[in-house]
Amino acid sequence: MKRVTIKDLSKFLSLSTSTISRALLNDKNINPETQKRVVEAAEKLGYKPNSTALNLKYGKSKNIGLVVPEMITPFSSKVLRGIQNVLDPLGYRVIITQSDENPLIERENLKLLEEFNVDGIIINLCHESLNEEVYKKLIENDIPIVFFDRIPGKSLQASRVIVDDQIKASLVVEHLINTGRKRIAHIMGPLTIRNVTERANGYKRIVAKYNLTDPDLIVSTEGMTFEDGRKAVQKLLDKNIHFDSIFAFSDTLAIGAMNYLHEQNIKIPEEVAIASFSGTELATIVHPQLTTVQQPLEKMGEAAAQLILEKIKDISSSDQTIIMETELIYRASTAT
Amino acid sequence: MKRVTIKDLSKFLSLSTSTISRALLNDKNINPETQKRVVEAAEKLGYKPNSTALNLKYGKSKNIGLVVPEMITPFSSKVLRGIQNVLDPLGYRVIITQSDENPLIERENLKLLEEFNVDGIIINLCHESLNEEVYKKLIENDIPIVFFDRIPGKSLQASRVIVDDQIKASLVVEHLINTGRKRIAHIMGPLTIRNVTERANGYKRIVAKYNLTDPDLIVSTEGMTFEDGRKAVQKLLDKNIHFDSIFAFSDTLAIGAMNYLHEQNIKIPEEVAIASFSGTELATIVHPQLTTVQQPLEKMGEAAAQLILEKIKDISSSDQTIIMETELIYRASTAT
DNA sequence: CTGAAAGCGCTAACAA
DNA sequence: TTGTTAGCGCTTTCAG
Repeated sequence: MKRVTIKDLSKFLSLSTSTISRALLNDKNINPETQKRVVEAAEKLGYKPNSTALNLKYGKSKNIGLVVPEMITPFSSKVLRGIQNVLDPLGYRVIITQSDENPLIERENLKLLEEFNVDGIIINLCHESLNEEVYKKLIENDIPIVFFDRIPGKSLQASRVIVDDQIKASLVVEHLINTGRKRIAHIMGPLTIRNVTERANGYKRIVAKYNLTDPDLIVSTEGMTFEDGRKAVQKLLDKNIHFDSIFAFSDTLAIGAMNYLHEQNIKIPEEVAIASFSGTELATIVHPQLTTVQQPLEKMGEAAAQLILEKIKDISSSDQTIIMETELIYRASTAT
Repeated sequence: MKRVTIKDLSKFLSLSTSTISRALLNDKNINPETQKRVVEAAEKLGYKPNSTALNLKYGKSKNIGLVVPEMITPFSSKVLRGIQNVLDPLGYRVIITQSDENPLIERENLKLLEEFNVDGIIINLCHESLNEEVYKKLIENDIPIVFFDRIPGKSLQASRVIVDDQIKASLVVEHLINTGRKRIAHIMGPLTIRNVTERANGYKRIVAKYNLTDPDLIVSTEGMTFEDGRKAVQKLLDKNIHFDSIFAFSDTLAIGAMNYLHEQNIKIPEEVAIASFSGTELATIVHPQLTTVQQPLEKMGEAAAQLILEKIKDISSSDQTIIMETELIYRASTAT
């Protein structure tokens, strides 16, 4: 069964294709009678507009690319949901690619998306600076690009969606202190990720304020996996560095750490309290449930989609940075 | 900066567009000299083929739709990875939609994908039968559709990718018995999902074989969330039904159950062993780690992609059902 | 109010 | 070996 086109309708009704088109588009220059006939015939024959033809006509692909570091945690899927909330009703398709935290794959993905003629790209970086020229070239080629969560350095001209990393990291650490913790370790991610520094700064500010600073308590990880979180606490333990609580950069790192603590029969939160940043479902499926900074992921996706739409409409519209509010959720992992 | 087209190249080199086209396509009827000039000019001016034009030309959208129940667990993203392994190099784009385990949303997604002119659809159902006519209509309209994991009833003519559900469910239960468990509970998902029955049958077969049958030990859940898993054990406990182990339909259900057991201070695996089916990373991030049947998710995605490609190439090619091998992974949750 | 024709970018007969 | 032309499905001037 071949697809029904406007031409088929035109033959069927002995009308020109332009009349059919006008009828279907609710053009004013059309006899209501004719319009009705066309619409009915379209319905009857099962006519569906061919979006490809339209895209060619208007020089758009109506594809938006999304690049994320991973989809193992629900983080990206939540953001995707937000993006689709905005973009689906407008007829945009979202093409998803995963970079696996690997800048080389990210680069490939970007290339792929460019070949796919996407009208814009929404991206969560896996490395702050390594592909900077690639982003620049994209922007030069008038392909709008919006960064969210893990963004590039300030020199890059583009819109961004982020959260109040530093402030909320401070609050988490302050919360740990308020519950009586004095030796607060920080598991930070790799330094090639921007927020890592932001959240670490929040941490440092507060421990300094309370005179609890100890550089030994900060462990940087190689990557962002559960395994990296494990290794981080293991390192602390192996080095015999005493700590009574942990603030981890992400849920993933925190959970990896928790698992190692469990295996060592270290009680959470009695012996070691633990808190993190992200706020995905993951925080609620471990035991004890994880205190974490909840990011409005779906809203972030919506905001990013909105920003990309603005850029698509007018490529020279000014860049915006949207900072979203997060919420600190207290759970059993830091209970007293 | 406007996109460079074949026309621009033709003007630039004073050649016809067809010559340009031929050069770019490595046609045999072309002077190597000319070819070289064209390729160089294309490079220099930054020519990129316009896929939309090609799609229109060939009557394809080169879009494949993917419909999954959720992306909270890594299940679907793993499958997606497999699909993309096959489809990306061929220039296909994958459009992802989530049905949230809601047949109505699934229906909307399908409608959306049809409007998007996808060349084919790969789908993991959220309800065995509710949207059957929709799938049928899609097939009638010559839109190839491949089902994986949760498939529809046999009456539907389409290719499928599944796993050896019943056999492996049996093995899990047998494993529990071998480790000395006698009161094995089964948390099954909603009966509207096909594999639920399959895995339950595997369970029933084995408990019957060992004379351990007790209908009270089977709990069906309303949905597939962590919460549903929680509620299931809670029900058993509230009813004072004694059990020393659990076989859960999925990792999600199992983890929900684990959490409730933890809260009730019931030791895993000492008091209650627990095993499940799925084999995502989720099984390894809880404590104790979960014994589970690992499905070759990436491979399943690849297989599904392959099947859809066959159908795209030849819509009348015969339907296939691929049954993939799974692997039972023993972990601490069922240790003795 | 309706029709004819051009054009979006590209390929593929058909001519030359 | 290269050029001319038609056409994929649709919208949109421009005529009528």
